[in-house]
Amino acid sequence: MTSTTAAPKRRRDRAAREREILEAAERIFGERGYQGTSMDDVAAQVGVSKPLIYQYYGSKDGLFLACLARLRGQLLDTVADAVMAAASAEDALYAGFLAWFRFLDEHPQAWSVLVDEGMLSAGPAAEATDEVRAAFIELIATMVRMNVPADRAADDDEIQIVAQSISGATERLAIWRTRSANPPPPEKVARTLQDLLWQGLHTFKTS
Amino acid sequence: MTSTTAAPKRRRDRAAREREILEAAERIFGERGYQGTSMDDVAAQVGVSKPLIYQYYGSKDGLFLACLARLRGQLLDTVADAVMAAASAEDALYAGFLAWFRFLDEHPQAWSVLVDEGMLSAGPAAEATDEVRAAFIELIATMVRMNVPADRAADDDEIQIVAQSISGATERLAIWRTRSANPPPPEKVARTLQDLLWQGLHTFKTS
DNA sequence: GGCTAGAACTTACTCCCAGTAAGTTACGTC
DNA sequence: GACGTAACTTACTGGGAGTAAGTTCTAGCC
Repeated sequence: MTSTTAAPKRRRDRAAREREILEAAERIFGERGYQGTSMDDVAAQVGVSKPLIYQYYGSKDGLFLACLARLRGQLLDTVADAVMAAASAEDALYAGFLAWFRFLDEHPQAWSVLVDEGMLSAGPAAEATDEVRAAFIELIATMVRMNVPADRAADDDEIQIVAQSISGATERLAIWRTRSANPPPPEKVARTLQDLLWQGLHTFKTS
Repeated sequence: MTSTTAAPKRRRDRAAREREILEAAERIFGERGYQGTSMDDVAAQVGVSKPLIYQYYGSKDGLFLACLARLRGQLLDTVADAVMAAASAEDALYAGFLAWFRFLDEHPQAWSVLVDEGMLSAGPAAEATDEVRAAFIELIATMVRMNVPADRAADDDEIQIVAQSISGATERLAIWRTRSANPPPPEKVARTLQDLLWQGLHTFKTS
């Protein structure tokens, strides 16, 4: 009786199924958060049984991390491109922020997943998460080094402090914007943030 | 057979029991995180049955929030005191940061609980969490207004952006420091952060 | 076409933990 | 001593993560 209309849900090869599962998971995690999503939900959405997902992704954390890694990769690429394309160091700062906030505006469900990473502060998943974040910090640190005048040899601690600060600031701003009724546009946020930081980076103390 | 040594675990009045439960919960949440802690664990630690905790705190989130609120209150008071005691606006910024990082050094398990708040991004607990955070943002916003020159009427969006940025930066720095093998001392972090932000706040763009 | 190997997939569980209903015991008060 | 109530417990339900063991489709060979 599955003859007439509905696609009979044939078997598919592993790669295709994995992709299908990943897309469903991204959507559902994005809508309901990590806690609010059960593996049965995802399985039902894909039209597949739960153990299959376990076979492919190992655990709920594994599935979530797969979503996370993909989205974070996209975001990182977007921001890195914008930074690299900028003409000056000052412009790179603004362009990076702008790309960040625009991406999150355009992929709201992606951001929900990314924010939920706090969920994984315990467990083996935390390491993988930190790796991806470290890539961001590194990008920011590179920008910071571009901004700090050459005659001033900032020590590594200071670079780290600044990079961590910027990472934290952009993350919280992103969260704030999604929760805000009518948040200021990406351009304004990027501009304000750049104004706040540029002077400090530029005229970094020479003690 | 409970006669000789062990205290027979008499009944206690509600207030005392609540305090006892809260202290145990803070410790265990701090050690194992939200996910890693079960209500049975807490109950066993206190030497009491699980339903009693439910009677007093309503839910696991409720218990966690009670820990959170208390710790956050302490932290907020500490920072606010330092800010208010400062002689100048510039000094207030540094003093506030310093108080923040010092408190977290001195109460490491407290910070584990505070960081885990990300855990509560879903559910009714999120609102209560946001309220406490809002108090911080408000404190920072006040400081920001102190720092922005009077002739420059910064609009509310800009104040918010700056306050959110600072809040995010300090939170991420705190997380980074706890995970770092040998993090720079509070004084250095506070100093660097102040250097980064002071110029930007001070010479805020006049467009 | 028929046969077979292995990949894709499912049924039917277990265990753990948040949360609860209903009952029991200690303690202050008259 | 008896009564009322607050402190507390036993013994459960429900739901979701994770799994053992089995079943069906399909590609590739003869």
